[in-house]
Amino acid sequence: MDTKTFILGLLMTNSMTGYDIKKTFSMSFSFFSGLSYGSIYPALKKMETDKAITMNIQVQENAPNKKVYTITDKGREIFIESLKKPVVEDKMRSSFLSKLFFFSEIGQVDRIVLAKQYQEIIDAKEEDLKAVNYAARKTGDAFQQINYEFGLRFFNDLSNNIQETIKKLEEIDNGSDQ
Amino acid sequence: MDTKTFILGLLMTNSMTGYDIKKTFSMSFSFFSGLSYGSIYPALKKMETDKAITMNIQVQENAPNKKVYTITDKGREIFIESLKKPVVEDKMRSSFLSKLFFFSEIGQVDRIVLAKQYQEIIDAKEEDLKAVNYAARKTGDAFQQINYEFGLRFFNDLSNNIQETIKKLEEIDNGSDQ
DNA sequence: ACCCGGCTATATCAAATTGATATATATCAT
DNA sequence: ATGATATATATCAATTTGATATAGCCGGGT
Repeated sequence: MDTKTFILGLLMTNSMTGYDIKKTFSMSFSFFSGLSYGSIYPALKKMETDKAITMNIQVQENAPNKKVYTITDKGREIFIESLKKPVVEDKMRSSFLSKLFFFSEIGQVDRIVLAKQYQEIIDAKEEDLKAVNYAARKTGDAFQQINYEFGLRFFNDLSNNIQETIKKLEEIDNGSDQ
Repeated sequence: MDTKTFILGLLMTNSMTGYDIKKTFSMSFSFFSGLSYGSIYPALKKMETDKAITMNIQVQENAPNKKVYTITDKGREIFIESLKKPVVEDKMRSSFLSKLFFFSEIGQVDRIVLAKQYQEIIDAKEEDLKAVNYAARKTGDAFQQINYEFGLRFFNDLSNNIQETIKKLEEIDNGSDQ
């Protein structure tokens, strides 16, 4: 799913600013997607030109003015069409797995340090996910709940997987060190 | 791990062409990383200028000439330093999970179709991984074996996770359809 | 014998994306 | 009063993707 479709999805239920969209991404979606301002603002501009969304400025006294974006009927149609398009492969880029592939090049101590760093990162992300869901559960969307439960199992499995990997790394003798 | 480090890692054990590197990525690493020609060739050029690698042309009669890249001592140092740098968060972009989040917007039939598409994609990737490992097992690198076993568990867990999700999707009544 | 698709091998390019940075104000804790 | 964090916009160099171009080889089907 591309940037524009994702943003339209968010606007289906609430009008939002670019800032709101970024915040939503860093919180709820960080485990399966991610967007930065450099892609959000251009996408909003493009979609406004294409009449998929409209913008109105909300003047604020003690903060910068907001540009609130609202989805149009045309935008809703585009979103539904995009949502029905076939699922494509996940794209994933794992710093740890890339390193693991070349672990014969470093010593055992460094290997264990890196593996434990990865475990900490994963455990922290799992906690983040739980915290966000606890705050957002009141929306009561059944599919977002299923999505959350998918995420929980995902991180739980991943954590076990790393533990298993660390065990294997500890078993390997310190023979080929430099 | 960035593009250049990854390429250096591959060159640690074998001299390779850009084409070889791309092939290795689409096969062995596709599940946790990925590179395209548009990033491989510029990276090779840059690293040659920086004396991290050297290039020599291998003339071929019945195929285009090869540009074979070999890592230098400086390149090896750079690689080891990069490898020891801290692990950073995985970046992942899941088409299916993004869609799932908005499943209230489409009917049950479409939802199940998309979920089953995802399951097929994951199962196919698992088979690919098994096939590649079967072909590559002879290198005998213990850490690449651990990496492979991580991948196997990863896909197995993911497949179960999707099955569980499909079950939940089937249980949800067709109430909110359009 | 002939054609088509796929493989080997290079390379480039528009478009998208990242990650950093800039600007400006407010609030809150130390 | 200083520094950190939050609100809110936006841009930019550098990187990356995904597609396309070029060009000859090989193997399978008809």
